Amino acid sequence: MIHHAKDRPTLVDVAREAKVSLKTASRVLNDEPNIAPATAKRVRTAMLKLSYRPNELARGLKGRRSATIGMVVPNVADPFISSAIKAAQEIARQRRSVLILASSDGDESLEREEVEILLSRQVDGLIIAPADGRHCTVDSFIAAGVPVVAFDRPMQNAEIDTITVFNEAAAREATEHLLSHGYRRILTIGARPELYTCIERLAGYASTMKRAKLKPETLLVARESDLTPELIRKVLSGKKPYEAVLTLNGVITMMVLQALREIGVQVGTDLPLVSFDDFRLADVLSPSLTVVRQPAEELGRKAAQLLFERIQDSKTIPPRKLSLSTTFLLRESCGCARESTSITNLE
Amino acid sequence: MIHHAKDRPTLVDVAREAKVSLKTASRVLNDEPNIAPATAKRVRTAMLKLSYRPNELARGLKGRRSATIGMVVPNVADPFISSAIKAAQEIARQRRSVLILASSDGDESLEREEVEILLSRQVDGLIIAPADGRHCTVDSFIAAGVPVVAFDRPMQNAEIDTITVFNEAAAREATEHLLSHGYRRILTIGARPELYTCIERLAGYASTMKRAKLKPETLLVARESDLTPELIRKVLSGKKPYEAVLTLNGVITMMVLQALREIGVQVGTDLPLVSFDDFRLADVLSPSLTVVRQPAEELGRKAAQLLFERIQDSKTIPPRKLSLSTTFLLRESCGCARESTSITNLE
DNA sequence: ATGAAAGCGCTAACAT
DNA sequence: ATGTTAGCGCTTTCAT
Repeated sequence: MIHHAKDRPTLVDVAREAKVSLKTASRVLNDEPNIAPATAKRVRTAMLKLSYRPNELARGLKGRRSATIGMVVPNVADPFISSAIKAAQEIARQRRSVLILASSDGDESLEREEVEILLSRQVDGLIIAPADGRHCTVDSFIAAGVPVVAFDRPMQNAEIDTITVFNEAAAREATEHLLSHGYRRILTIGARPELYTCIERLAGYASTMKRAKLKPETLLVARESDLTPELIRKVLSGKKPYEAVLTLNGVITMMVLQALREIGVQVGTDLPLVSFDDFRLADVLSPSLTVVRQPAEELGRKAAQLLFERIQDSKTIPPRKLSLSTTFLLRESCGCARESTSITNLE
Repeated sequence: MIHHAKDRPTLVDVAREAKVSLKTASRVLNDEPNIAPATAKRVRTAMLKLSYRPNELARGLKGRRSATIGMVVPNVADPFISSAIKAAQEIARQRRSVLILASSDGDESLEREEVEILLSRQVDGLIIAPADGRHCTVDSFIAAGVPVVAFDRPMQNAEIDTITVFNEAAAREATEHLLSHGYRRILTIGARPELYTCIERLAGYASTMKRAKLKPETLLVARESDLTPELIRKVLSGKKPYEAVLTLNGVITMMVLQALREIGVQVGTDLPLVSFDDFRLADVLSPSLTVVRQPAEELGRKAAQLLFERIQDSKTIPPRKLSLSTTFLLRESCGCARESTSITNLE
């Protein structure tokens, strides 16, 4: 089954139509110098007339660049991720490249596979949000000298550009705010404690608590799905009740909110809460949710920008580690009265 | 700046290593028949030894298939869309293809551009969620004989596979439910009335109202952003107050919810509401939101499946028009008491 | 300023 | 069962 109509005009057809050589046509196509304006015009006219479209596969084959970048993420449908994808795609477009999207589904071996596939597609570069991050899954890219940028989480043992948010500072800020309300027994709920983001956020929380001479208390589960309503009920109904909760990501927030409703605990009044990750309905909830917003789009944009810089200028620059600030969206669930304010952490 | 290390082994290297001809190596690579098991094994060993990876660009160039599909959507970050992308990507992976993701940003001319770019990448097929849908933007694909499937909205004047949801039935079901509560003055709020989805949903609402001998009443704006709190306040504070509201998409729901809160109208009690599109926090809101859920993932999966069928078997099948059922998620905002139930419309 | 010829890495006839 | 010979559509030496 041949789909690509064989009759699509090639550069040879254009050259013939314009009565020039193949190379001249190629020169015009690539805006190379040293071409007579009149000739260039003839070629362009021919291109238009034949409605010529260069075959990018053929261009890529010749070695230079495929004008393609790859992006591997754990979950395409995650709002944080999809916002980043959107931004990265826009940058790619500006740079006249296309974006091949792949999903690791949070699985490291799948991630490895996708990475290999992308490499065999000759992508010019790769943006990766590591499924795990404790092992390097991009050795083949590094070996091939194709740029990679890690995004949201760093990748161990890889000398690559990395862009994250200030997770620790964000957790510190959230914790400090909760402390400023006078809460002492603050519980932090997290999942997948091996993950970089979890570790960092936990560290920000714990150090802040210790500085206030308070005991950090955490509920950590292996996977988000382990966070059953029963478990939450059990933990929250200990003898000394917690005075506030900090949830370490959006999925957890969802599950906690769900569980709290089931057991009849009113968020904000009965139990103040601050969440990592913003939601579309977060400020329509009652109480509205005080959250740490991550700059998803900017993260994606920046990742793509770093990548393209690296693609143009491979060796010269040493690996860069960038972090972006989160935004603390002060709403009601932390115990504050309704009146929207937002504070950006400045680290 | 050459990135693709020129020293990546090629099939020629593999052939040499295995002491066979290029073609034999190619045969093994493609699992073609008529090859001695011993030879095949030698070749595979050589591949492993050299850690050979086929160059997909070169394979694609030769004409057959690029093992690439394209997907053009209005907004990558839209939860409905990103869920569909996720599913489509998974199917592509199963079919050993990759997914190039492009965004039209809701703009028809940008959509045309992206479509052209994809064609020049020799994609084997295209999934498109038309930005507008009133004009065909995929003529070049049709001319080239490359399969296209329209997704979420049909594309005018294009004889292509199309997959949508039962918009009209969904709106009818929502309206009927509102009527069953005894509400008579039901306002429907929509945007971009030229869009297929809006037209269909409006039709479902209007016909249901008429069948009940009631007057359909609508607030329709050109773009979602025109839906200011002032406008909503003005419309809702007419002399004869509305008894319920139906919002025609998620963005509108957000804006209405926001506006309602600003003007102090309590959703559900003061003003019952049913929304198109589900939200992550919809059932944690109080009242929780009764919504029409669209099967986003299934839509994406089905679109990809249709596309791959078409890729394998281009001409034989006539264009197919598929629709999937929505799910009416009965929660509280319609005026129902809390007790989760869900009903699927069966059309 | 323009052109001829040689591939990029692979698959596809057509041998043998 | 295996090999030889041509290209795919483009870019790139190296001429002129």
